[in-house]
Amino acid sequence: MTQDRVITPLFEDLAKVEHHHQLACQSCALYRLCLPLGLHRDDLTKLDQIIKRSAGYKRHQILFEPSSTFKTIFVVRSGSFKTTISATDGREQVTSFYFPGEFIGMDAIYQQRYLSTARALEASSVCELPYERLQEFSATIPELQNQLMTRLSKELSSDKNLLLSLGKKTAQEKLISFLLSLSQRFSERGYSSMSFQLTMSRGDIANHLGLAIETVSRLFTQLQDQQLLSIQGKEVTILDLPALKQRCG
Amino acid sequence: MTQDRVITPLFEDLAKVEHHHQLACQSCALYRLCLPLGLHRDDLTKLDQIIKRSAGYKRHQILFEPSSTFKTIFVVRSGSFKTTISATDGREQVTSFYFPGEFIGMDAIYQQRYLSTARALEASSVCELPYERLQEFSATIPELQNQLMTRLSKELSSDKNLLLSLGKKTAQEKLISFLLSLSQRFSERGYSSMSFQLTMSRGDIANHLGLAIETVSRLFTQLQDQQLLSIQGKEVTILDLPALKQRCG
DNA sequence: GCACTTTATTGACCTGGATCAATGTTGATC
DNA sequence: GATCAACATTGATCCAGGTCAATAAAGTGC
Repeated sequence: MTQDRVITPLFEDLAKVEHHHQLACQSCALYRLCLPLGLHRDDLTKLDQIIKRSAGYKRHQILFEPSSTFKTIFVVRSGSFKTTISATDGREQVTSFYFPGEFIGMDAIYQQRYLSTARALEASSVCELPYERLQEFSATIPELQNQLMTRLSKELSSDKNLLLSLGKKTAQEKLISFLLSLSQRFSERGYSSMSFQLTMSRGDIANHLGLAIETVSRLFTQLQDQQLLSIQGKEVTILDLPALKQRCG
Repeated sequence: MTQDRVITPLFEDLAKVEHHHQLACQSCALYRLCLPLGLHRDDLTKLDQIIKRSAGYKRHQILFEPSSTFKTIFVVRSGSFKTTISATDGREQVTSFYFPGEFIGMDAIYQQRYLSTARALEASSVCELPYERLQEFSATIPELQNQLMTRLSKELSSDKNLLLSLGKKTAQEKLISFLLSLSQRFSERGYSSMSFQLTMSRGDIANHLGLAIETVSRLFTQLQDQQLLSIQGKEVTILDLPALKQRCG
Protein backbone atom coordinates (compact mmCIF):
# COMPACT_ATOMS: atom_id res chain seq x y z
CA MET A 1 0.00 0.00 0.00
CA THR A 2 1.36 3.38 -0.96
CA GLN A 3 1.81 6.00 1.69
CA ASP A 4 -0.46 8.72 0.40
CA ARG A 5 -0.01 11.07 3.33
CA VAL A 6 0.66 14.57 2.06
CA ILE A 7 4.10 15.97 2.78
CA THR A 8 3.73 19.71 2.60
CA PRO A 9 6.53 22.10 1.67
CA LEU A 10 7.06 22.98 5.34
CA PHE A 11 8.25 19.52 6.22
CA GLU A 12 9.78 18.45 2.94
CA ASP A 13 13.13 20.04 3.79
CA LEU A 14 13.11 18.64 7.28
CA ALA A 15 12.48 15.15 5.97
CA LYS A 16 15.43 15.39 3.60
CA VAL A 17 17.90 16.61 6.18
CA GLU A 18 16.62 14.99 9.34
CA HIS A 19 19.85 13.13 9.93
CA HIS A 20 21.71 16.44 10.28
CA HIS A 21 21.28 17.09 13.96
CA GLN A 22 23.15 20.34 13.86
CA LEU A 23 20.86 21.98 11.34
CA ALA A 24 20.90 25.70 12.13
CA CYS A 25 17.73 27.51 13.17
CA GLN A 26 18.02 29.73 10.12
CA SER A 27 17.55 26.83 7.76
CA CYS A 28 15.17 24.84 9.96
CA ALA A 29 11.80 24.07 8.47
CA LEU A 30 10.16 25.00 11.76
CA TYR A 31 11.67 28.47 11.75
CA ARG A 32 8.41 30.35 11.52
CA LEU A 33 6.73 28.29 14.26
CA CYS A 34 9.61 28.26 16.67
CA LEU A 35 11.45 30.35 19.20
CA PRO A 36 13.71 32.28 16.84
CA LEU A 37 10.84 34.05 15.12
CA GLY A 38 11.41 37.77 15.13
CA LEU A 39 15.02 37.59 16.28
CA HIS A 40 17.75 39.55 14.52
CA ARG A 41 20.21 37.59 12.48
CA ASP A 42 23.12 37.94 14.90
CA ASP A 43 20.97 37.22 17.97
CA LEU A 44 19.85 34.11 16.19
CA THR A 45 23.42 33.07 15.57
CA LYS A 46 24.14 33.40 19.28
CA LEU A 47 21.02 31.43 20.17
CA ASP A 48 22.02 28.78 17.67
CA GLN A 49 25.18 28.17 19.61
CA ILE A 50 23.49 27.27 22.87
CA ILE A 51 20.80 25.05 21.35
CA LYS A 52 21.61 21.39 21.38
CA ARG A 53 19.95 19.28 18.71
CA SER A 54 19.47 15.93 20.33
CA ALA A 55 19.58 12.50 18.78
CA GLY A 56 16.22 10.86 18.17
CA TYR A 57 13.85 9.36 20.71
CA LYS A 58 12.09 6.07 20.05
CA ARG A 59 8.37 5.45 20.60
CA HIS A 60 7.64 5.35 24.36
CA GLN A 61 11.10 6.62 25.24
CA ILE A 62 11.19 9.03 28.17
CA LEU A 63 12.34 12.58 27.51
CA PHE A 64 12.24 13.56 31.19
CA GLU A 65 10.45 12.58 34.38
CA PRO A 66 10.03 14.21 37.78
CA SER A 67 13.26 12.67 39.07
CA SER A 68 15.34 14.19 36.23
CA THR A 69 17.08 17.44 37.14
CA PHE A 70 15.64 20.43 35.34
CA LYS A 71 18.16 22.08 33.09
CA THR A 72 16.43 22.48 29.75
CA ILE A 73 13.22 23.28 27.99
CA PHE A 74 12.63 21.08 24.97
CA VAL A 75 11.25 22.04 21.58
CA VAL A 76 9.81 19.26 19.45
CA ARG A 77 11.72 19.09 16.18
CA SER A 78 9.94 16.10 14.66
CA GLY A 79 7.42 13.55 15.86
CA SER A 80 5.27 14.03 18.95
CA PHE A 81 5.25 13.64 22.71
CA LYS A 82 2.80 13.36 25.60
CA THR A 83 3.23 14.55 29.17
CA THR A 84 1.57 12.89 32.15
CA ILE A 85 1.24 13.89 35.76
CA SER A 86 0.82 11.26 38.47
CA ALA A 87 -1.23 11.01 41.64
CA THR A 88 0.52 9.48 44.65
CA ASP A 89 -1.21 6.14 44.04
CA GLY A 90 -0.02 5.89 40.45
CA ARG A 91 -3.09 7.13 38.61
CA GLU A 92 -1.92 9.23 35.66
CA GLN A 93 -3.42 12.12 33.74
CA VAL A 94 -2.23 12.89 30.22
CA THR A 95 -1.90 16.66 30.47
CA SER A 96 -0.77 17.55 26.95
CA PHE A 97 0.39 16.39 23.57
CA TYR A 98 3.22 18.23 21.83
CA PHE A 99 3.94 18.63 18.11
CA PRO A 100 6.83 20.17 16.15
CA GLY A 101 7.68 23.69 17.29
CA GLU A 102 5.97 23.29 20.68
CA PHE A 103 7.79 23.67 24.01
CA ILE A 104 7.85 20.94 26.63
CA GLY A 105 8.81 21.37 30.27
CA MET A 106 7.88 24.98 30.98
CA ASP A 107 5.97 24.01 34.10
CA ALA A 108 9.33 23.09 35.61
CA ILE A 109 10.61 26.68 35.75
CA TYR A 110 8.81 27.24 39.01
CA GLN A 111 10.43 24.87 41.54
CA GLN A 112 13.19 24.01 39.06
CA ARG A 113 12.00 20.44 38.67
CA TYR A 114 9.83 18.66 36.18
CA LEU A 115 6.29 18.18 37.38
CA SER A 116 5.42 15.61 34.75
CA THR A 117 6.82 12.79 32.66
CA ALA A 118 7.32 13.33 28.92
CA ARG A 119 7.31 10.37 26.52
CA ALA A 120 7.71 10.12 22.76
CA LEU A 121 4.59 8.90 20.96
CA GLU A 122 6.58 7.91 17.88
CA ALA A 123 10.15 8.26 16.60
CA SER A 124 10.85 11.90 17.43
CA SER A 125 13.55 14.46 17.98
CA VAL A 126 13.90 17.64 20.00
CA CYS A 127 16.06 20.73 20.41
CA GLU A 128 17.27 21.39 23.93
CA LEU A 129 17.21 24.94 25.28
CA PRO A 130 19.40 25.25 28.38
CA TYR A 131 17.19 27.33 30.64
CA GLU A 132 19.93 29.27 32.43
CA ARG A 133 21.57 30.34 29.18
CA LEU A 134 18.18 31.25 27.82
CA GLN A 135 17.64 33.51 30.82
CA GLU A 136 21.00 35.22 30.32
CA PHE A 137 20.23 35.76 26.65
CA SER A 138 16.77 37.10 27.34
CA ALA A 139 18.34 39.89 29.37
CA THR A 140 19.87 41.31 26.20
CA ILE A 141 17.31 40.10 23.64
CA PRO A 142 13.89 41.47 24.59
CA GLU A 143 12.25 39.65 21.71
CA LEU A 144 13.43 36.32 23.10
CA GLN A 145 12.02 37.11 26.52
CA ASN A 146 8.78 38.07 24.87
CA GLN A 147 8.67 34.79 22.96
CA LEU A 148 9.15 32.78 26.14
CA MET A 149 6.42 34.61 28.01
CA THR A 150 4.10 34.20 25.05
CA ARG A 151 4.76 30.48 24.90
CA LEU A 152 4.09 30.08 28.61
CA SER A 153 0.91 32.08 28.28
CA LYS A 154 -0.18 30.02 25.29
CA GLU A 155 0.18 26.78 27.21
CA LEU A 156 -1.73 28.37 30.08
CA SER A 157 -4.53 29.25 27.67
CA SER A 158 -4.78 25.77 26.27
CA ASP A 159 -4.74 24.22 29.74
CA LYS A 160 -7.61 26.48 30.75
CA ASN A 161 -9.57 25.42 27.71
CA LEU A 162 -8.95 21.83 28.65
CA LEU A 163 -10.23 22.57 32.16
CA LEU A 164 -13.44 23.76 30.55
CA SER A 165 -13.65 20.52 28.57
CA LEU A 166 -12.97 18.28 31.55
CA GLY A 167 -15.25 20.19 33.89
CA LYS A 168 -18.24 21.06 31.76
CA LYS A 169 -18.42 19.17 28.50
CA THR A 170 -20.08 15.90 27.57
CA ALA A 171 -18.00 13.00 26.29
CA GLN A 172 -18.89 13.81 22.68
CA GLU A 173 -18.08 17.50 23.07
CA LYS A 174 -14.75 16.64 24.66
CA LEU A 175 -13.72 14.38 21.82
CA ILE A 176 -14.82 16.81 19.13
CA SER A 177 -13.04 19.74 20.83
CA PHE A 178 -9.92 17.63 21.01
CA LEU A 179 -10.04 16.63 17.34
CA LEU A 180 -10.66 20.20 16.24
CA SER A 181 -7.74 21.44 18.29
CA LEU A 182 -5.52 18.80 16.66
CA SER A 183 -6.84 19.80 13.26
CA GLN A 184 -5.97 23.42 13.99
CA ARG A 185 -2.47 22.57 15.09
CA PHE A 186 -1.79 20.35 12.09
CA SER A 187 -2.99 23.07 9.81
CA GLU A 188 -0.62 25.61 11.47
CA ARG A 189 2.18 23.16 10.70
CA GLY A 190 1.33 22.94 7.03
CA TYR A 191 -0.55 19.66 7.18
CA SER A 192 -4.11 19.17 6.12
CA SER A 193 -6.67 20.25 8.69
CA MET A 194 -9.21 17.83 7.22
CA SER A 195 -7.26 14.61 7.31
CA PHE A 196 -4.50 13.63 9.70
CA GLN A 197 -2.92 10.79 11.65
CA LEU A 198 -3.47 10.39 15.37
CA THR A 199 -0.05 9.69 16.81
CA MET A 200 -1.45 8.78 20.23
CA SER A 201 -3.45 5.67 21.21
CA ARG A 202 -7.16 5.58 22.07
CA GLY A 203 -6.04 5.07 25.64
CA ASP A 204 -4.03 8.31 25.61
CA ILE A 205 -6.95 10.23 24.14
CA ALA A 206 -9.39 8.76 26.65
CA ASN A 207 -7.12 9.49 29.58
CA HIS A 208 -6.46 13.04 28.39
CA LEU A 209 -10.19 13.75 28.16
CA GLY A 210 -11.16 12.03 31.40
CA LEU A 211 -13.03 9.23 29.60
CA ALA A 212 -12.80 5.44 29.32
CA ILE A 213 -11.19 3.90 26.25
CA GLU A 214 -14.46 2.19 25.40
CA THR A 215 -16.28 5.52 25.40
CA VAL A 216 -13.79 7.02 22.95
CA SER A 217 -14.10 3.99 20.72
CA ARG A 218 -17.91 4.16 20.77
CA LEU A 219 -17.86 7.89 20.08
CA PHE A 220 -15.65 7.40 17.02
CA THR A 221 -18.08 4.81 15.70
CA GLN A 222 -21.00 7.09 16.46
CA LEU A 223 -19.45 10.17 14.77
CA GLN A 224 -18.68 7.98 11.79
CA ASP A 225 -22.27 6.71 11.66
CA GLN A 226 -23.47 10.31 11.67
CA GLN A 227 -21.20 11.04 8.68
CA LEU A 228 -19.36 13.74 10.63
CA LEU A 229 -15.96 12.15 10.20
CA SER A 230 -14.36 8.96 9.03
CA ILE A 231 -11.76 7.07 10.98
CA GLN A 232 -9.68 4.09 9.91
CA GLY A 233 -7.22 3.09 12.59
CA LYS A 234 -5.22 6.22 13.30
CA GLU A 235 -6.31 8.20 10.25
CA VAL A 236 -9.02 10.79 10.88
CA THR A 237 -10.84 12.52 8.05
CA ILE A 238 -13.17 15.34 8.90
CA LEU A 239 -16.29 15.14 6.73
CA ASP A 240 -18.53 17.85 8.15
CA LEU A 241 -16.52 20.59 9.83
CA PRO A 242 -19.42 23.01 10.46
CA ALA A 243 -21.47 20.29 12.15
CA LEU A 244 -18.52 19.31 14.31
CA LYS A 245 -17.85 22.93 15.30
CA GLN A 246 -21.44 23.26 16.29
CA ARG A 247 -21.25 20.20 18.50
CA CYS A 248 -18.07 21.02 20.42
CA GLY A 249 -19.64 23.36 22.99
CA MET B 1 -20.86 37.26 68.33
CA THR B 2 -17.24 38.29 68.48
CA GLN B 3 -15.12 38.01 65.36
CA ASP B 4 -12.40 35.71 66.56
CA ARG B 5 -10.61 35.33 63.26
CA VAL B 6 -6.89 35.69 63.74
CA ILE B 7 -5.25 38.69 62.12
CA THR B 8 -1.62 37.77 61.73
CA PRO B 9 1.26 40.25 61.66
CA LEU B 10 1.47 39.98 57.88
CA PHE B 11 -1.88 41.60 57.38
CA GLU B 12 -2.09 43.83 60.42
CA ASP B 13 -0.26 46.67 58.68
CA LEU B 14 -2.30 46.30 55.56
CA ALA B 15 -5.51 46.51 57.54
CA LYS B 16 -4.40 49.73 59.16
CA VAL B 17 -3.37 51.44 55.98
CA GLU B 18 -5.75 49.93 53.48
CA HIS B 19 -7.23 53.30 52.54
CA HIS B 20 -3.83 54.47 51.31
CA HIS B 21 -3.97 53.31 47.75
CA GLN B 22 -0.53 54.55 46.92
CA LEU B 23 1.25 52.50 49.55
CA ALA B 24 4.75 51.78 48.19
CA CYS B 25 5.85 48.21 47.50
CA GLN B 26 8.66 48.61 50.04
CA SER B 27 6.23 49.05 52.88
CA CYS B 28 3.54 46.71 51.55
CA ALA B 29 2.64 43.81 53.80
CA LEU B 30 2.69 41.51 50.79
CA TYR B 31 6.26 42.38 49.90
CA ARG B 32 7.70 38.94 50.46
CA LEU B 33 4.94 37.21 48.47
CA CYS B 34 4.82 39.61 45.59
CA LEU B 35 6.61 40.61 42.45
CA PRO B 36 9.27 42.89 43.97
CA LEU B 37 10.92 40.07 45.91
CA GLY B 38 14.63 40.00 45.17
CA LEU B 39 14.69 43.32 43.36
CA HIS B 40 17.31 45.94 44.19
CA ARG B 41 16.15 49.02 46.04
CA ASP B 42 16.39 51.38 43.09
CA ASP B 43 14.81 48.92 40.65
CA LEU B 44 11.97 48.64 43.10
CA THR B 45 11.56 52.40 43.18
CA LYS B 46 11.26 52.41 39.38
CA LEU B 47 8.77 49.58 39.47
CA ASP B 48 6.81 51.40 42.13
CA GLN B 49 6.26 54.26 39.75
CA ILE B 50 4.53 52.23 37.08
CA ILE B 51 2.31 50.24 39.43
CA LYS B 52 -1.16 51.62 39.85
CA ARG B 53 -2.90 50.81 43.12
CA SER B 54 -6.54 50.62 42.16
CA ALA B 55 -9.54 51.54 44.23
CA GLY B 56 -11.48 48.65 45.72
CA TYR B 57 -13.74 46.19 44.00
CA LYS B 58 -17.04 45.13 45.53
CA ARG B 59 -18.24 41.55 45.81
CA HIS B 60 -19.17 40.21 42.34
CA GLN B 61 -17.65 43.21 40.61
CA ILE B 62 -15.86 42.41 37.36
CA LEU B 63 -12.12 43.05 37.18
CA PHE B 64 -11.92 42.18 33.50
CA GLU B 65 -13.71 40.08 30.91
CA PRO B 66 -12.86 38.83 27.42
CA SER B 67 -14.17 42.01 25.82
CA SER B 68 -11.85 44.24 27.90
CA THR B 69 -8.65 45.24 26.14
CA PHE B 70 -5.59 43.65 27.66
CA LYS B 71 -3.20 46.20 29.08
CA THR B 72 -2.40 45.02 32.57
CA ILE B 73 -1.71 42.05 34.77
CA PHE B 74 -3.36 42.34 38.18
CA VAL B 75 -1.95 41.42 41.55
CA VAL B 76 -4.42 40.83 44.36
CA ARG B 77 -3.69 43.25 47.19
CA SER B 78 -6.55 42.27 49.48
CA GLY B 79 -9.62 40.06 49.22
CA SER B 80 -10.01 37.36 46.58
CA PHE B 81 -11.12 36.78 43.01
CA LYS B 82 -12.26 33.98 40.75
CA THR B 83 -11.76 33.59 37.01
CA THR B 84 -14.17 31.77 34.73
CA ILE B 85 -13.93 30.66 31.12
CA SER B 86 -17.07 30.27 29.02
CA ALA B 87 -18.21 27.81 26.39
CA THR B 88 -20.05 29.27 23.40
CA ASP B 89 -23.40 28.22 24.87
CA GLY B 90 -22.79 30.02 28.16
CA ARG B 91 -21.64 27.14 30.35
CA GLU B 92 -18.88 28.42 32.60
CA GLN B 93 -15.91 26.78 34.27
CA VAL B 94 -14.31 28.41 37.32
CA THR B 95 -10.64 28.03 36.40
CA SER B 96 -8.93 29.57 39.44
CA PHE B 97 -9.27 31.46 42.67
CA TYR B 98 -6.76 34.20 43.50
CA PHE B 99 -5.56 35.44 46.89
CA PRO B 100 -3.29 38.32 47.97
CA GLY B 101 0.02 38.36 46.14
CA GLU B 102 -1.25 36.21 43.26
CA PHE B 103 -1.29 37.36 39.62
CA ILE B 104 -4.44 37.45 37.51
CA GLY B 105 -4.61 37.70 33.74
CA MET B 106 -1.35 36.09 32.65
CA ASP B 107 -3.15 33.87 30.15
CA ALA B 108 -3.89 37.05 28.19
CA ILE B 109 -0.25 37.65 27.22
CA TYR B 110 -0.59 35.26 24.33
CA GLN B 111 -3.15 36.80 21.93
CA GLN B 112 -3.14 40.04 23.95
CA ARG B 113 -6.69 39.54 25.13
CA TYR B 114 -8.23 38.17 28.28
CA LEU B 115 -9.41 34.61 27.88
CA SER B 116 -11.50 34.62 31.02
CA THR B 117 -13.66 36.80 33.23
CA ALA B 118 -12.34 37.83 36.66
CA ARG B 119 -14.77 38.70 39.47
CA ALA B 120 -14.21 39.75 43.07
CA LEU B 121 -15.48 37.22 45.62
CA GLU B 122 -15.61 39.84 48.39
CA ALA B 123 -14.52 43.46 48.86
CA SER B 124 -11.06 43.39 47.32
CA SER B 125 -8.30 45.51 45.84
CA VAL B 126 -5.56 44.98 43.29
CA CYS B 127 -2.37 46.50 41.96
CA GLU B 128 -2.22 46.99 38.22
CA LEU B 129 0.95 46.11 36.35
CA PRO B 130 0.95 47.66 32.87
CA TYR B 131 2.24 44.80 30.77
CA GLU B 132 4.15 46.82 28.20
CA ARG B 133 6.03 48.79 30.82
CA LEU B 134 6.73 45.56 32.65
CA GLN B 135 8.27 44.16 29.48
CA GLU B 136 10.47 47.23 29.04
CA PHE B 137 11.61 47.01 32.64
CA SER B 138 12.31 43.30 32.43
CA ALA B 139 14.83 44.02 29.69
CA THR B 140 17.02 45.80 32.23
CA ILE B 141 16.03 43.95 35.40
CA PRO B 142 16.70 40.24 34.91
CA GLU B 143 15.28 39.41 38.31
CA LEU B 144 11.94 40.89 37.30
CA GLN B 145 11.85 38.84 34.14
CA ASN B 146 12.68 35.79 36.20
CA GLN B 147 9.84 36.55 38.62
CA LEU B 148 7.34 36.83 35.78
CA MET B 149 8.39 33.54 34.20
CA THR B 150 8.25 31.84 37.56
CA ARG B 151 4.74 33.14 38.19
CA LEU B 152 3.56 31.95 34.82
CA SER B 153 5.15 28.57 35.43
CA LYS B 154 3.57 28.34 38.87
CA GLU B 155 0.10 28.93 37.47
CA LEU B 156 0.83 26.33 34.80
CA SER B 157 1.77 23.85 37.53
CA SER B 158 -1.36 24.41 39.51
CA ASP B 159 -3.54 24.14 36.40
CA LYS B 160 -1.92 20.81 35.59
CA ASN B 161 -2.62 19.58 39.09
CA LEU B 162 -6.22 20.64 38.66
CA LEU B 163 -6.34 18.69 35.39
CA LEU B 164 -5.31 15.62 37.37
CA SER B 165 -8.10 16.30 39.86
CA LEU B 166 -10.76 16.84 37.21
CA GLY B 167 -9.68 13.93 35.08
CA LYS B 168 -8.82 11.21 37.55
CA LYS B 169 -10.05 11.89 41.07
CA THR B 170 -13.28 10.99 42.82
CA ALA B 171 -15.57 13.70 44.14
CA GLN B 172 -14.20 13.31 47.68
CA GLU B 173 -10.58 13.41 46.53
CA LYS B 174 -11.29 16.52 44.47
CA LEU B 175 -12.78 18.36 47.42
CA ILE B 176 -10.04 17.33 49.84
CA SER B 177 -7.29 18.29 47.36
CA PHE B 178 -8.96 21.65 46.93
CA LEU B 179 -9.24 22.30 50.66
CA LEU B 180 -5.64 21.28 51.26
CA SER B 181 -4.44 23.58 48.51
CA LEU B 182 -6.39 26.45 50.09
CA SER B 183 -4.93 25.57 53.49
CA GLN B 184 -1.44 25.69 52.01
CA ARG B 185 -2.01 29.06 50.40
CA PHE B 186 -3.50 30.59 53.54
CA SER B 187 -0.57 29.34 55.53
CA GLU B 188 1.89 30.94 53.04
CA ARG B 189 0.03 34.19 53.66
CA GLY B 190 0.43 34.05 57.41
CA TYR B 191 -3.03 32.72 58.16
CA SER B 192 -3.79 29.50 59.97
CA SER B 193 -3.57 26.41 57.80
CA MET B 194 -5.98 24.58 60.10
CA SER B 195 -8.86 27.02 60.16
CA PHE B 196 -9.93 29.46 57.48
CA GLN B 197 -12.85 31.14 55.76
CA LEU B 198 -14.04 30.05 52.33
CA THR B 199 -14.54 33.26 50.40
CA MET B 200 -16.26 31.48 47.53
CA SER B 201 -19.74 29.91 47.46
CA ARG B 202 -20.50 26.19 47.37
CA GLY B 203 -21.53 26.76 43.78
CA ASP B 204 -18.10 28.18 42.89
CA ILE B 205 -16.34 25.25 44.55
CA ALA B 206 -18.60 22.70 42.85
CA ASN B 207 -18.15 24.32 39.46
CA HIS B 208 -14.38 24.56 39.89
CA LEU B 209 -14.14 20.85 40.70
CA GLY B 210 -16.56 19.65 38.04
CA LEU B 211 -19.21 18.62 40.59
CA ALA B 212 -22.80 19.52 41.44
CA ILE B 213 -23.49 21.86 44.38
CA GLU B 214 -25.42 19.08 46.08
CA THR B 215 -22.43 16.76 45.90
CA VAL B 216 -20.16 19.33 47.54
CA SER B 217 -22.72 19.91 50.25
CA ARG B 218 -23.10 16.18 50.92
CA LEU B 219 -19.32 15.70 50.97
CA PHE B 220 -18.91 18.44 53.58
CA THR B 221 -21.49 16.72 55.76
CA GLN B 222 -19.81 13.39 55.20
CA LEU B 223 -16.29 14.64 56.03
CA GLN B 224 -17.72 16.25 59.14
CA ASP B 225 -19.42 13.00 60.17
CA GLN B 226 -16.08 11.25 59.77
CA GLN B 227 -14.48 13.80 62.12
CA LEU B 228 -12.00 14.82 59.41
CA LEU B 229 -13.00 18.45 59.46
CA SER B 230 -15.65 20.75 60.78
CA ILE B 231 -17.55 23.27 58.72
CA GLN B 232 -19.94 25.97 59.85
CA GLY B 233 -21.10 28.08 56.98
CA LYS B 234 -17.93 29.40 55.37
CA GLU B 235 -15.53 28.52 58.20
CA VAL B 236 -13.52 25.35 57.68
CA THR B 237 -11.53 23.75 60.49
CA ILE B 238 -9.27 20.85 59.64
CA LEU B 239 -9.47 18.22 62.37
CA ASP B 240 -7.40 15.36 60.98
CA LEU B 241 -4.81 16.58 58.52
CA PRO B 242 -2.97 13.25 58.06
CA ALA B 243 -6.21 11.44 57.28
CA LEU B 244 -7.18 14.11 54.76
CA LYS B 245 -3.76 14.01 53.09
CA GLN B 246 -4.13 10.28 52.78
CA ARG B 247 -7.50 10.63 51.09
CA CYS B 248 -6.63 13.26 48.48
CA GLY B 249 -5.08 10.90 45.92
C1' DG C 1 4.15 -16.76 7.25
C1' DC C 2 3.02 -17.82 12.23
C1' DA C 3 2.76 -16.92 17.14
C1' DC C 4 2.13 -13.57 20.42
C1' DT C 5 1.29 -9.19 22.34
C1' DT C 6 -0.82 -4.91 22.19
C1' DT C 7 -4.61 -2.07 20.82
C1' DA C 8 -9.38 -1.40 19.43
C1' DT C 9 -14.27 -2.53 19.09
C1' DT C 10 -18.71 -4.01 20.71
C1' DG C 11 -22.18 -5.63 24.01
C1' DA C 12 -24.27 -6.22 28.72
C1' DC C 13 -24.57 -4.38 33.00
C1' DC C 14 -23.64 -1.19 36.94
C1' DT C 15 -22.71 2.99 39.66
C1' DG C 16 -21.04 7.67 41.15
C1' DG C 17 -22.60 11.62 40.98
C1' DA C 18 -26.21 14.50 38.44
C1' DT C 19 -30.84 16.13 38.50
C1' DC C 20 -35.22 17.13 40.51
C1' DA C 21 -37.74 18.60 44.45
C1' DA C 22 -38.64 20.27 48.92
C1' DT C 23 -37.02 22.67 52.96
C1' DG C 24 -33.96 25.21 55.83
C1' DT C 25 -30.59 29.03 56.59
C1' DT C 26 -28.20 33.22 55.93
C1' DG C 27 -27.78 37.75 54.76
C1' DA C 28 -29.00 42.10 52.46
C1' DT C 29 -32.26 46.06 52.36
C1' DC C 30 -35.28 49.25 54.05
C1' DG D 1 -36.43 43.29 62.85
C1' DA D 2 -39.57 42.01 58.90
C1' DT D 3 -39.25 40.82 54.04
C1' DC D 4 -37.21 38.85 50.27
C1' DA D 5 -33.57 36.85 47.68
C1' DA D 6 -29.65 34.17 47.54
C1' DC D 7 -27.39 30.26 49.23
C1' DA D 8 -27.13 25.60 51.46
C1' DT D 9 -28.78 21.10 52.93
C1' DT D 10 -31.10 16.71 52.44
C1' DG D 11 -33.75 13.04 50.21
C1' DA D 12 -35.47 10.42 46.08
C1' DT D 13 -34.64 9.14 41.54
C1' DC D 14 -32.14 8.78 37.17
C1' DC D 15 -28.62 8.39 33.61
C1' DA D 16 -24.05 9.26 31.18
C1' DG D 17 -20.44 7.11 31.07
C1' DG D 18 -17.65 3.57 33.63
C1' DT D 19 -16.60 -1.37 34.32
C1' DC D 20 -16.46 -6.10 33.00
C1' DA D 21 -16.17 -9.46 29.40
C1' DA D 22 -15.57 -11.31 24.93
C1' DT D 23 -13.83 -10.76 20.34
C1' DA D 24 -11.38 -8.75 16.59
C1' DA D 25 -7.58 -6.23 14.40
C1' DA D 26 -3.23 -4.58 13.99
C1' DG D 27 1.52 -4.58 15.03
C1' DT D 28 6.11 -7.00 16.13
C1' DG D 29 9.44 -10.40 16.32
C1' DC D 30 11.25 -14.76 14.82
